[in-house]
Amino acid sequence: MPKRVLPNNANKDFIKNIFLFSGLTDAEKETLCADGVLYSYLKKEILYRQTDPVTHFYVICKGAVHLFQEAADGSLVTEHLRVAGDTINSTPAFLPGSKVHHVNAVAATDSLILDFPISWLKNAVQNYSVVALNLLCSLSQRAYNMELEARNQSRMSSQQLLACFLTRTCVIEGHDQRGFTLPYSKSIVASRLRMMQETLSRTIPKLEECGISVENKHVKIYDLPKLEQNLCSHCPGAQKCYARSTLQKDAGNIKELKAA
Amino acid sequence: MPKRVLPNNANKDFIKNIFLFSGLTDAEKETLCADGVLYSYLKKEILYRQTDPVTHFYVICKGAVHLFQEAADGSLVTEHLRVAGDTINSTPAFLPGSKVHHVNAVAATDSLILDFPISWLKNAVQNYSVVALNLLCSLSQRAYNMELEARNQSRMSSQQLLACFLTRTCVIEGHDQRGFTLPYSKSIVASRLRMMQETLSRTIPKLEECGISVENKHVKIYDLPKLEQNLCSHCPGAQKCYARSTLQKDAGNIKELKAA
DNA sequence: CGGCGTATTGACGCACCTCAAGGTAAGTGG
DNA sequence: CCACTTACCTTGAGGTGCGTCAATACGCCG
Repeated sequence: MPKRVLPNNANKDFIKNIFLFSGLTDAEKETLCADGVLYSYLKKEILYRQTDPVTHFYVICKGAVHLFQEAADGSLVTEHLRVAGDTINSTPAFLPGSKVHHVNAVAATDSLILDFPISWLKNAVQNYSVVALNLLCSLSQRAYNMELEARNQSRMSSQQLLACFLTRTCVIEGHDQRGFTLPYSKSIVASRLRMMQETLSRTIPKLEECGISVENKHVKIYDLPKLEQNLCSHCPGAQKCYARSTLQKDAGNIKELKAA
Repeated sequence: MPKRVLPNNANKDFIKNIFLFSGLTDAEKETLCADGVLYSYLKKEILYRQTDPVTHFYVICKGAVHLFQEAADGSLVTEHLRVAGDTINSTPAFLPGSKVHHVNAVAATDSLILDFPISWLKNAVQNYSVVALNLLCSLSQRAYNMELEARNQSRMSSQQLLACFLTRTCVIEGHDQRGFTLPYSKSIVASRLRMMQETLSRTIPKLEECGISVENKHVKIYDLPKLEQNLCSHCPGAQKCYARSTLQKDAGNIKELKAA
């Protein structure tokens, strides 16, 4: 079971920096957080299960959460990998009708998560228009990323998908590109990228062409020019140019790496 | 150029029934709509182009709009097909930074579209918390559909994708399942389903197995039990069950067809 | 050590993409 | 009304990336 974490100076900063609250005064933040409880989840601990009723809204302060569907035969399909700063259950909160989880949520790494009752979110949105705008902003961002992802999914090779995933992970989670440890198992990565584990295994050696090396869970991004170039090639025929255009965002990530 | 349509009794109903406004009084709706202008777009008329700055927020009252990316080599990739009731540009309105369209928007059929200045939306959300909730609801719905779509995309065969698309189109656009005319060109459909036109052509005859016939643009959904059965099979191996679970929504559409 | 979950490797097949060549429908100008 | 153009769609032959199935190897813990 997750352990409740008492507020202290160290974790108070998490609350102050939650994007949803940006633009509020510290006093307002504290009022809003009165209904929130901070929990520490160990890796593999369950937030909720598929078909459970939706009861909470979560803000990930540290760590990562794996959202996935489980089929009758036991096969798993990743829906999202949410990381620090992301929210969970912001969308079901606003949908009409029976609110039941359609995915499982499990801590992918040891995590610090702020839990609110699900009704809290709707109230916060109604009472603070800044919160409404912030939430709309993060949902818009998420929608944009999903569109990009959908395009990449259908136009890019497994190499490119993996290369993009690794560079994005490196940027988002603030790792050092010269060498960092991937916090997820390879099966999660494969599922996240909608490819088979076997395909992922076979893809990893090919990443050397892109200037990325992966050994066990240790990732090195050692040749950015090569990476940049390979992300935009390897697309057969007419799709080449298309893929390039969708890669603008990923190119942005590469730039971030360069700047660092 | 789109023609401005003057408010009259016929199109006043469109404004009253906009989902974004549900929960408001008629007077409030009219106040909000003061900044809106109703336009009639002919098929193929352009709402905006890729890389244009974002200037307007749109509500589709009638018809459909095709959102697509155009690559340097001229190849097109569909991002969305929005239909009556949908909004356009609700997400860019809340994103920070330079606001530039990353897709083209073109009327896919003759359409009636309500245009607002882009700043209008943010104001409406700030001034009316009901509008904020409504918008969050429709964005949540859209996010849910995109997740579903992403799953289907990677797990379903082209037959299933096409069958799902046709049944959904039939339901969403309120056609008669016994026979209706698809309002889109086949190239749009193919692009929407992220498959090649050739693949779509070859897939159409196979739809007879699912109880659907397509000739030119005329679609008949004539065997619902067969359809239901075929949507859940044809998935190789372990993915079978997975696909079934994602098909709940489509199964819902089939039920709607049955009820009609 | 043995058991278990995770990861790799190989052989094989198929669905879909690619390239290329008609074919059909709709609009245009004489 | 008929030639002509253009856009859209269909059909064929061939290639390939990735899924499938199955066997093996690795790392971890009791």
